[in-house]
Amino acid sequence: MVWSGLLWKNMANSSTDRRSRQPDVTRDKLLKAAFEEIYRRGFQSASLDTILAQAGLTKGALYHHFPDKASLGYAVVDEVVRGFLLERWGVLEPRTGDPLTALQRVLQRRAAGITTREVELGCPLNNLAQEMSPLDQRFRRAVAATFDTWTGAVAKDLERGQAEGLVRRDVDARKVAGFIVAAIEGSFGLAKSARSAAMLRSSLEVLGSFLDSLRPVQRKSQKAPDKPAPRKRRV
Amino acid sequence: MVWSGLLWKNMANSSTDRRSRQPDVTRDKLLKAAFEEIYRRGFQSASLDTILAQAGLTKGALYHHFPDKASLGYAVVDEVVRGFLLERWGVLEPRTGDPLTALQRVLQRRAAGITTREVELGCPLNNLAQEMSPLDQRFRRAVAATFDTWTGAVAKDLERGQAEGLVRRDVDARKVAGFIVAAIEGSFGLAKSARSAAMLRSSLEVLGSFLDSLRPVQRKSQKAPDKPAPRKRRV
DNA sequence: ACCGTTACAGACCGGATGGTATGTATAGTA
DNA sequence: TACTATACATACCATCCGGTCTGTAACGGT
Repeated sequence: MVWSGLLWKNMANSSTDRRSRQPDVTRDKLLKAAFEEIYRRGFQSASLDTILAQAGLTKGALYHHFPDKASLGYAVVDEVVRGFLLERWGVLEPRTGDPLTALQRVLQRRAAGITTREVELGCPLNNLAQEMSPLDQRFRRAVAATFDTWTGAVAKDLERGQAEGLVRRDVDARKVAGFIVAAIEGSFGLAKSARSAAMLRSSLEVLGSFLDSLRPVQRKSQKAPDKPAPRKRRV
Repeated sequence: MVWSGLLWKNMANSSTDRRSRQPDVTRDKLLKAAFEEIYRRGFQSASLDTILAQAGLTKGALYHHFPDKASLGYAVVDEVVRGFLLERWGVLEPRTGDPLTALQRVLQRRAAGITTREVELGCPLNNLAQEMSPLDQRFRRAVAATFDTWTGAVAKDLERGQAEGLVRRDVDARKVAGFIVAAIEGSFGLAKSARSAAMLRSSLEVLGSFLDSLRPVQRKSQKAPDKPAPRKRRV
């Protein structure tokens, strides 16, 4: 049986098929496998041989797509971890309505959907931040850029909330945004050390109550706002 | 010139003196050098040769005092990092008076005394927690035990504050204590990634204002407490 | 059909690393 | 003083790891 090249090009052939070559698919395999290994062992201890074995590829493929191990790591941050994180924390979602309530919903959603794997391995971005920041400037910048995107989005939300009277105006939105992200990452970090999903949930819960403290105070002799009064939640 | 063994035993001889042997001093040198190298590069990437070179010792000394690299790491956590951290965060200090104000003072003291090195390298305990928790159970337990000591002390403070009417009684002291420590570590982590002492200070500042929100609410028609009313601080 | 380029496979290499084996001087003890 | 255990120093080893080099089959253009 003879297959024309044109037909092959349009086929979504299986990964076990060695007869055709798809550079972008190969690259994706490398990135996925590298992310896994880095997530598990850290970047420095991540073994290229392990990555290649899991990807079903060899050194030739790796060093065709990336000049060295570090560049593979940068690509993992930019093309895998970044999207992973921003998606998971709702940064990419449309932002409307009460930002504090929206943030609390995201926290609750994440607290509810925590996996054992996530508790044990922590946040992949934070892992890389702590390991690589002092050792590699490009790594640090790539990681910090993602954190900036995240905190920037939260800050924007808070500022919008302030403009709409949903957030106290006497708070510095950017400082608070940085604190919120720091508290989230810290909560994951402590929970990872304790190997406790319960600790993670309780910390995120306290963070949620902190968000309530950012709501405007109810003035006595004043018209009630369109939003219901902030419920006092047990911290 | 002849020295008696007794005299030698009671002398604090200099580190350059090779004629006498002091096992505990040697062990301390190993621990100090190991802490430095681990703090800079992480445990897995810490080189024993580098540690020994900095300590002015050799493999023989190392493997006489420790069975393997991992055990050296455990000892560093238990005998160096733990004390370092508990001292730096005032866990070992006598605990009296208003716990929230005391905590805020510690935060301010740490925020004011931050060094460039600390911003770049972060918290040594948190570094080890993030790197080693998934890889080595003994490491994880040693680190988690120190975090527990810390959060436990904070929780005790908060509970005492609650008993004395200085802290709101509707908060879960242990959950809040965990959150506080998590927020501190997260703040150091984010600042390390951003390489920004300013970010660290602002995050700790927001944390300080969060502590204010834990103070009891002032009832209108009631006698004022002996402590001054909580000042509303700009978050 | 031919040919240059692309996309890998696979063998190989130098260096670094954790760990071991052995040697040796010192300290304690009888 | 003689002996034994301690406290190291030094040379050495096996392994792993990042990276290179070469070979080769598939693809695209002419």
